[in-house]
Amino acid sequence: MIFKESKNSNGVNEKFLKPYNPAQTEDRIYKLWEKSGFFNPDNLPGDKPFTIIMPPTNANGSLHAGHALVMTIEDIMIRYKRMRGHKTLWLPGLDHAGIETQAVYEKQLEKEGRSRFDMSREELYSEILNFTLNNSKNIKSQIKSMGASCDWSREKFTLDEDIVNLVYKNFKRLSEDGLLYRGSRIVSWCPKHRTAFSDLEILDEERVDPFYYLKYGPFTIATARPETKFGDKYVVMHPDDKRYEDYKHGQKIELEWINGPITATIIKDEAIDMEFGTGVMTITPWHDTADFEIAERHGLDKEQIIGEDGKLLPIAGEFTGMKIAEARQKIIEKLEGKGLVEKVDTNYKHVVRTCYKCGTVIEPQIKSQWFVRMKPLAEKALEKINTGEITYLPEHYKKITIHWLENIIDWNISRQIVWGIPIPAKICESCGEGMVDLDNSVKSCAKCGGSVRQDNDTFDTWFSSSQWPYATLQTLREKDFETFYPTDVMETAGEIIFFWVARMVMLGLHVTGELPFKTVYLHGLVLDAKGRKMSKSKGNVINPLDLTAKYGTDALRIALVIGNTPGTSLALAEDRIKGYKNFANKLWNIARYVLSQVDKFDKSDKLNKELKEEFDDLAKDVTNDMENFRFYIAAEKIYHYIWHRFADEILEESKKNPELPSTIHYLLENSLKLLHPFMPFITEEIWQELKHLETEFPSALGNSVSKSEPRTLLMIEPWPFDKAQSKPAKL
RNA sequence: GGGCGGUUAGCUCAGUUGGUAGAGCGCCUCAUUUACACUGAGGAUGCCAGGGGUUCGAGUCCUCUACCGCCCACCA
Repeated sequence: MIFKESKNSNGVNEKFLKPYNPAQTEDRIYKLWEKSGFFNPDNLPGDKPFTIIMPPTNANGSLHAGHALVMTIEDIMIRYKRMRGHKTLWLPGLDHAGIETQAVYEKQLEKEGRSRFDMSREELYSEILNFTLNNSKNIKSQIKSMGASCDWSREKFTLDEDIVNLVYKNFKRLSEDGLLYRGSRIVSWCPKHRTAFSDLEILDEERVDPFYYLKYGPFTIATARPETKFGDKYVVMHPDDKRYEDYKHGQKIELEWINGPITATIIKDEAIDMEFGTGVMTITPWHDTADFEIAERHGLDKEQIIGEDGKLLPIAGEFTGMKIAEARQKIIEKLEGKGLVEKVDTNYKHVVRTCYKCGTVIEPQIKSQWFVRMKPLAEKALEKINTGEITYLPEHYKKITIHWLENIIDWNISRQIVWGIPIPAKICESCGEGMVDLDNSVKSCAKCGGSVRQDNDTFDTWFSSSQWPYATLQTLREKDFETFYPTDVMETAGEIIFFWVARMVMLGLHVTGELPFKTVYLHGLVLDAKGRKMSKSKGNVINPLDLTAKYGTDALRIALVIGNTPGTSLALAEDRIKGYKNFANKLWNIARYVLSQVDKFDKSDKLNKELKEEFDDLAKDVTNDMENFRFYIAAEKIYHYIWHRFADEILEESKKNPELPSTIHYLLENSLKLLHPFMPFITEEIWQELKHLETEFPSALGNSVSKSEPRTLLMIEPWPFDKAQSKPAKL
């Protein structure tokens, strides 16, 4: 009724007389899709599954440009495959994102003048949980606003009880398989966050610092870190160094040092570079990886000098409790007073390791942590990758992955933060032995019989997300794992190839015996219009939701895809999005024109053979691109056809040639289908109008309407070219 | 030190297996309410970083060089 009333004399809906208005369309259309139930594969016909597990979203902020790209690319694949008749599952998820979220929340606490170190574990955990769940509502509606056709009925959260239990089960399994150990080793410790990190979470930063040449008995040692030198009672040199051949390994010497006389032991070790500095160094095994290894080789004592809060311990005497920067200065002053500073090189360039979250200088510490033995896992993965069982897009990521796997080191999965999955283990209070304990049954140490305490650490967030493809499917409906695993495509940011993708491959392979996915599609960064990385400090962050409000979601989506090859970063210029907004409007007016021609449609539904064949060639070509993940070129071809062939030439020709109206109706319908994965909202909106048209003017449209199968949603219309049958789909 | 990329029109980038260069934006000229001015018609612009090689033919394959970028690595 409303429909009829809103028509003008040509039978065209009034809304087509105005420019396309995304704001009045998108929300309504999304609800229509959601209500239809076709996001859920259980409601789709066909039996060939196609699965993408969505990278679980960090719920600690707002949707950013990178998310927009993920949602767009994955939705394109899913919509395309759905139209091709696959039982498509796109599984959405939420990530607690351990340290990421805790760091965001700690910043908020800082603003409020609070600190996590004044809170109980329970308090902090429940506050962050609230924060996460609140944010997740926003993120979810923002994902929907991008048009994502994922199955919300299968949404999972990394802290869901069943997920946690499954992660626990596999933690135990790794232990049983000999792939897990608790080791007292040097870890990368951030004194600000007071947690250890994996090697991937550390950044190298080049700095210029003073380099001190200090008199150490008969030697001169060079160091940038005098504050660690209190415990240095070993002086190390290369066994072949002629300059020091009079000194023997194990020989003791007396010398005056920072806080008085000490006894030092000579150590000969080949790790020393004779060319560097003076060829002599003292070692601090507790706070330096290389020194730790030397100490291990010779069975030397290890003493802690710096506390977990980054302040000096009582071993430092009068400097106890000082922060490193302050202590460094004071120690040098004292040594100068004693005449022990030989010279200072003020222009010493070296690499400092910093925390990737806060930039604080990493203070290596010896800590007892859980490590996953990576070599055996990597070897299995390498076999599969080398035989080409995973396709990488772009291809060179395969080489990068292989190189990383070949040089892999063990993975520290313990984090000293509250926000995460608690590690189900007991620690012996006397010998430090760690024991996996899922059901709280370990009451005493298996090794020494000593009493045990709960491990207070949590898992590295990537330990659970690396299990995500099978963890989600194994905890959903009964047949989901069987039906949808291995998944088809893993699409995510190239940046997290090691953090996430490579680890998913290794764990998936080990736990399920199968690769978790067949194809890895890695996208690049979304940069600002000038090609710079977006960052809050530069103030050049583009909020995708501002863009969709201004130009429409479809315009942003296609702007993110055209010209965006896998792995390459994309400069997001507003002018381009504006151009695609114009395209949306163009399509809108094409529809308006075609709809106005309805009374000229030929009942016999005879199509112009050449134009139909031309379109079928395009459909074939586009299909080929879609199958090969060349969305950037498929989209461009459709764009070009619709605007510069269909509108500029064919529609103009149809004004002169009375035989063409039926053909333009056919071409519009099928163009909408090809464009739908890229610009779902406007194409569905026009489709809905065409559907009305058919019920209104069935005679004009001849036999193209089947009463038994009324058209409903473009989203589930068959794709115009069906490769399986090697011929274009029937009208 | 090791690894991986990039260098194509003013700008941002395409260019599938080798067949005498493409898109968008921008620019210039014209049209003026046409389904669409969120428009249409037409136009200009490239020693495809440089050298060498393979080939009937190279932006595309091989090799060297230059510059730019990214990742990995415990020189005190």
